[in-house]
Amino acid sequence: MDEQARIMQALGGVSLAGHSVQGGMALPPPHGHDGSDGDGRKQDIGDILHQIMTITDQSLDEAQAKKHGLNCHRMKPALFSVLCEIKEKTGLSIRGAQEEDPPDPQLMRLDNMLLAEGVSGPEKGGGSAAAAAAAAASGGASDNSIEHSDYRAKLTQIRQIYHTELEKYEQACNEFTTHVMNLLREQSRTRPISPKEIERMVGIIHRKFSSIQMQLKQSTCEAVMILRSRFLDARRKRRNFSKQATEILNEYFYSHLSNPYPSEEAKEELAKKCSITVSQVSNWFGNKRIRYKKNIGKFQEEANLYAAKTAVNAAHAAAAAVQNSQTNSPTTPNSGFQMKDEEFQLDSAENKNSLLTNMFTGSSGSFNLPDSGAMFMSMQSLNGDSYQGAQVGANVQSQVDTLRHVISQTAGYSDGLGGNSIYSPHGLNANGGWQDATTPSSVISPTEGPGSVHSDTSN
DNA sequence: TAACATGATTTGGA
DNA sequence: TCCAAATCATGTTA
Repeated sequence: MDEQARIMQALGGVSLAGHSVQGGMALPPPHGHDGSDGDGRKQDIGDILHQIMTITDQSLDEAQAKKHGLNCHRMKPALFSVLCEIKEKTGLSIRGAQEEDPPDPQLMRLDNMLLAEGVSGPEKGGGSAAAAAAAAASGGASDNSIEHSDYRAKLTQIRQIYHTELEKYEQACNEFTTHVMNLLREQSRTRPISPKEIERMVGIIHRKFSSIQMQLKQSTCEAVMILRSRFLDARRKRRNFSKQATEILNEYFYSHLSNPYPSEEAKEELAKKCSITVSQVSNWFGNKRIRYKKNIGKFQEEANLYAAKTAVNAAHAAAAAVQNSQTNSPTTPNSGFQMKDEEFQLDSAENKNSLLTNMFTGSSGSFNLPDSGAMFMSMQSLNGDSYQGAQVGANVQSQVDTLRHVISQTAGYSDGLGGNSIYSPHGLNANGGWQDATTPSSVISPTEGPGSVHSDTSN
């Protein structure tokens, strides 16, 4: 109590933080000062501060007693506010400068990415853009729905985990902040802690937690990237084209064997017909050209099949054209070209060959194929603008040649090109390249119809 | 399950 | 940018 009395005595008449304090204490000022002059007041404050500082040097009981005495002192709030002010003006001013740092660019990138991937944004349609892009990249038309839903399901899973974890972090952050705030408020009774400082401390805590959140966001981004790369990796999801698509592509290939380089328009048309992308058509032709060239023998039967098929189509078309010209029916110029695959269903190449032989020799009595020139004229007069019609018109000459090879083979005739080739790979030159690969077939071939899609001028 | 078929990718050249 | 060639990776078949 003696100490307390001394402190109270010392505080008497001291002006703190602009407050005029009139000492109400009866005790005389220490060291013989009357408390009226400035030096004396400074001395008083010095004494108080000295006492405060020496608290730590004293025993616990003593210190507790002193602390209690200080707390109970009526001047305590004034002293407290002064200490807070000093603290504010010194140490905290340094921290304050760090507070105004701009938002972390990395965090912004992560946020943007999560938003773009549909993880942090609104749930409806989240990630659909990415999935759609992936679906387009994979090229397939029918199988994508399954892959799409699979992708979305996994993305939803990631999204759920992300939000759960984010909530946990936020909850933990709030709890910790509340705890620290309570603690600081509690301590503010014994040491100078201003509300502003508490606010700052909350900011620091939030920053610490946001760095943890950043790690979470980073992990989520990585997971999305892995998912996306797997989904986009078309190689993993390779699907064979449908039989019909392969037939269409093969038909085009073998009917343009002299120059199997479809133009952009032809590629688009084929892509549309086959329900695949243009790049897939390009891939297919690239692979086909290489593999055909590498092993022509292996593809002979296939070549025969498609050549015969196309030739029969052409023959039917020619017959229809003749009929049309006889009946003078200009209103249906393309009717002869509307051949469907189902119209020619034979079991084997042999059957086709025998049919073709009969057609040419007239042994079946069906009809005699006109010579190629006359046939070309018939085709030209039709001037069909559909892909099929144009294709047939453009390649009648080569198909007739093919048919002659077929007939020759059937009759045991060798065309002198070597080997026992039924279908002559006449498109290949001695260098292993296609004879007219660099020349548009429309230029070198008189059979190319004006409306033909097949131009190959790109080569 | 190995061998083959096939769609996609990579690389280098023109 | 397109193509040839080599290669990869997956699908299909015996």
